Amino acid sequence: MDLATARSPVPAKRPRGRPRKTLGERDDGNRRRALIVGAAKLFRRKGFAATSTRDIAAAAGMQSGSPFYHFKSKQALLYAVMDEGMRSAMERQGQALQQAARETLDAAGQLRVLVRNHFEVLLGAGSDFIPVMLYEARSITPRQRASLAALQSAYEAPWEPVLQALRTAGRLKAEVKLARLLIFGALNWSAQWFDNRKGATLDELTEAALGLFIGESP
Amino acid sequence: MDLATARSPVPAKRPRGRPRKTLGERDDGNRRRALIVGAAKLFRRKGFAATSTRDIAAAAGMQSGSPFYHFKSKQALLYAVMDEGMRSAMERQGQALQQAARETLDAAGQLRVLVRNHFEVLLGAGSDFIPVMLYEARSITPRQRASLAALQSAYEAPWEPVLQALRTAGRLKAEVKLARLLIFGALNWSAQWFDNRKGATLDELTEAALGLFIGESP
DNA sequence: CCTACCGATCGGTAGG
DNA sequence: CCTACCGATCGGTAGG
Repeated sequence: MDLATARSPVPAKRPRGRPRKTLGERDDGNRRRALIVGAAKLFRRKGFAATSTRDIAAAAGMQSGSPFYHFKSKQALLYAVMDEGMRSAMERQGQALQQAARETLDAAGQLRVLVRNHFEVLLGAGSDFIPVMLYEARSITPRQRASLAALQSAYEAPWEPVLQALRTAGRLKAEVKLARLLIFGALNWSAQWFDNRKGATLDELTEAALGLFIGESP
Repeated sequence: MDLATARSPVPAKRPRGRPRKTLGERDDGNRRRALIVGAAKLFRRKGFAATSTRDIAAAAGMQSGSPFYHFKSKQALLYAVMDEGMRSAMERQGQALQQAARETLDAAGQLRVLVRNHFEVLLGAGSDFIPVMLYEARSITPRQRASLAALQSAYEAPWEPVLQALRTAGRLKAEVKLARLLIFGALNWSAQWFDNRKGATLDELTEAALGLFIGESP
């Protein structure tokens, strides 16, 4: 019989660790979320391999072993960042497309919406998730990579008919498949050089891209 | 007086370590070069932080401490890879431009030469150097980064008048500065998805890019 | 260039 | 979630 049992007449079932806030507001989710957000920022700035789990713990105000209470490995944390990033990007894109549908835009207008939203996802405030997903893909397992590839396909799916329509209309002067790869390259690379504090705005960037790809001027 | 001195009547001056090949052919340069080539391959596949100096030593057939005979640090080795990559790319580009000058191409033809050469540098056989330079920039010091930025500026310089001419001629429908950034993005990103063993050839890629950027068909 | 080694750091775990 | 810890690995060095 140990001390705890001896002192307490209450049967058992007392939760371990720090007590939970009794009224909803699950602190649990907040802590897990803090790890994901902190990890995303660090992974983006220093890269996955150069970021220690101790760095991540500190960013979330935890001790060095604590991230492993929420994630079974450093890699699982990376995957969580990427997965959340992709789901959030798809959510945003879905809403942008719904808005566009109400305005019955032509193909060029639809491409503008897609490009603008992609820049937002990539370069907007607090968006480290997608850059991490784009630049740290080699650090996850093939299985994880396959899962994310499925999400990416779903994300890119709405672009296909738009590019196809522009190609048919003679506005896009390159094979659709290669054009899509080159276009995403042009957009994704902006995460390397874009600086929020100086230079062009996202609107200007969008217009430059539309001009470059399909000769569309605002 | 130690054993070596006691045994040898020869004054001193005997070189340490493995004897050099007496007739030119400095083995030295070969070993150093083997380290650079092996490091480039590993840095590209696994990333700088995830590559150990032991991996690199093994790739060059050396023991774990030996890379530090040739380079003072792992970071110095990374910088050597990047620096050599940039110089080689500039050399290639210079020759491509000389060839183009003999043919008196128009601006579109000059852009084709530049794009084609860039794909070659990026995706051609044994070209790990430039991808490493593009994707591992955060792992070098600010001073090293500044040196490489100067080389990059020199590399990009010949593109400027070509793009400017196309802009003036109404072939390029985006501001030159942003267009350049977007174009390099489209090209550079190909290092992420291009597969030599399947899909398009570098020629097809070049034509797709020319079509996309300035509506030029072969 | 090899041998032998060092101090530091890292991902992860047991137990509470 | 913290405390205390472990085994492995890593960049780098002294001396030859």
